[in-house]
Amino acid sequence: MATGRTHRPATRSRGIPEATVARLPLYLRALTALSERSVPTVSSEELATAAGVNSAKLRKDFSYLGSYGTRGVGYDVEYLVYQISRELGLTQDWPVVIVGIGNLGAALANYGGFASRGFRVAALIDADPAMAGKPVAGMPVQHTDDLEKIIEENGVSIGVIATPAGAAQQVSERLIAAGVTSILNFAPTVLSVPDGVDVRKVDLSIELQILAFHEQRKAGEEAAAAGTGPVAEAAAGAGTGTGTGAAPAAAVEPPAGRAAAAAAARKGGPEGDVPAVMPA
Amino acid sequence: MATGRTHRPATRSRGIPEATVARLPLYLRALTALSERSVPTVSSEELATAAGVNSAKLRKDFSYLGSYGTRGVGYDVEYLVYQISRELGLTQDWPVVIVGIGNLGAALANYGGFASRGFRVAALIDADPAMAGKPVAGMPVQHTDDLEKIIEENGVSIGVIATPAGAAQQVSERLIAAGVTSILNFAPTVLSVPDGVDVRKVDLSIELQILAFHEQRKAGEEAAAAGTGPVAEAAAGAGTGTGTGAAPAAAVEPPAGRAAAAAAARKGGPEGDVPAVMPA
DNA sequence: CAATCTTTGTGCACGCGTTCACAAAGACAT
DNA sequence: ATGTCTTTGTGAACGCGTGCACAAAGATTG
Repeated sequence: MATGRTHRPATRSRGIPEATVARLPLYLRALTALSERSVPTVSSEELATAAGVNSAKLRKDFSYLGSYGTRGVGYDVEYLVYQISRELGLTQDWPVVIVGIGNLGAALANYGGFASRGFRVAALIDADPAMAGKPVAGMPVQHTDDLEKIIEENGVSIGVIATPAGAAQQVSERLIAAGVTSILNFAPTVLSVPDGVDVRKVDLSIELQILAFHEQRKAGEEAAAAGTGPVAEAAAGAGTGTGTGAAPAAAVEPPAGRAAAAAAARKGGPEGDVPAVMPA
Repeated sequence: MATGRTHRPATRSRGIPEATVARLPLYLRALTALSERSVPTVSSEELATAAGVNSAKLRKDFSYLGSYGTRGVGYDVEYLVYQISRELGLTQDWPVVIVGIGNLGAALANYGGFASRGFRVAALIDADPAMAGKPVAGMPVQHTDDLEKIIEENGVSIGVIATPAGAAQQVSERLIAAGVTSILNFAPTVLSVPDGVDVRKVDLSIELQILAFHEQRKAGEEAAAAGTGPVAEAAAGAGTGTGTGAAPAAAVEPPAGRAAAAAAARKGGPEGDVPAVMPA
């Protein structure tokens, strides 16, 4: 899950739990696929499988929206697509601006998944004067100076920040001052925003780090299950302060990246008394 | 939150709660910033603010790792950076492959946040023969035919999928068969993978949809607070089945009605066959 | 029309995650 | 050395989310 909630104390928005809201787009995607195959109805079981969730959870989620199913039959695909779209607010047009047209910003500008969901890229904005006027995704990049004007003229309420981390806070402040009340933040920074503004963040590096954690754990378990070898011994020796935590870390040693991994493992050796130098 | 967990029933990985693991990278980022400013120690309060979380939560998170703080003083920045890095497995080298070098894949390849966290892009892979050999981020794109060979030779255990939705499942199967056990999926599809394989997904469109939901809600509340106008009237009139849910949603609903709205929802192009550019 | 079968909608219990609040621990001043 | 002050680490309570299991509802069949 590349998503990260931010602020908003999971406040149950008018009865619909946050967790349910987060799954609605998932259901919608599965339903749209069914709709395209002209499937008239689905059971909660089928749809749940397609969306990758539990069927009981799905039924409970739908129960928050109302009773749109027919017992003994299932759900009408078209009708459900409509209901969820309406609930999510996708039956209206949402103009968005993308600020920071680097590699990622350009990729977002070219992304087809926005338009198909009611989102319209109203403008691309970048601080680099050299970018101004250059076409990206068939649309001229505009300069940051005009940010406020663009927001107001297009009635933009959703902004996407794809700038470097250093610029993100300032950009968010300008966006908010100009009227934006929802921000999707790709910059690796915590944005501080006033109440009433929603921020969701996507941090690619964080997702990878979470995967690395589990990967390391898996490797550690494998090593442990493989019986006692020199590796396991080393792990046991290192485990002093952290208790359970120490073992997997030392036992990781993947069959890959031999030299590099060995060097890394060596540096992390004895519990805690290492310079602890971490590149940013 | 662009992330979505997948599978893995929130199994508390060796004592450390999933929720805590997901926040460790956040703390690490904040700590790294402090480290660069040569700040020697931080209190839980300061660090929590920098990471955008509650200080009690932060302390509890750290308590799962061990007792690394000093009462009355706080935490030693360098030492904590090291401990968290070690816990996350970032003290070793993680070779990753990126499959699908469209706009997003290229953006990921150029993304600096990987290398700085112990992740090394070992190869870029694309199915388009025309892409083969073309340099992206100073690295030649390789053809899908060599996928298995690349995975094995580099000991890759983490794969990033940035292909169109239609290709994602097949790509994941090949990655897994070749030895990959963790996947970061940017394609807008539910991947079905065997036990023991971790999948995390990032769906840009889903994030925007969640923002739209809250945005709509805010607009609805405003309208309601603004007193009764033609809008509020229409909302009241349209509110039939959803109960409380109907009001805000109906306020933005076009006069079109059921058929048109359903058609609009349908318009979203074929789910899977995105222009081979950017999944989501 | 009655019996059967399918599938929804939900009451309930359980577990994870969050937050509060405070005692224990250590630094620092006197 | 003693006292004060700061900040950690955590026990306990609470709330949200999940999953089970089943009654109710409706379709379908004879």
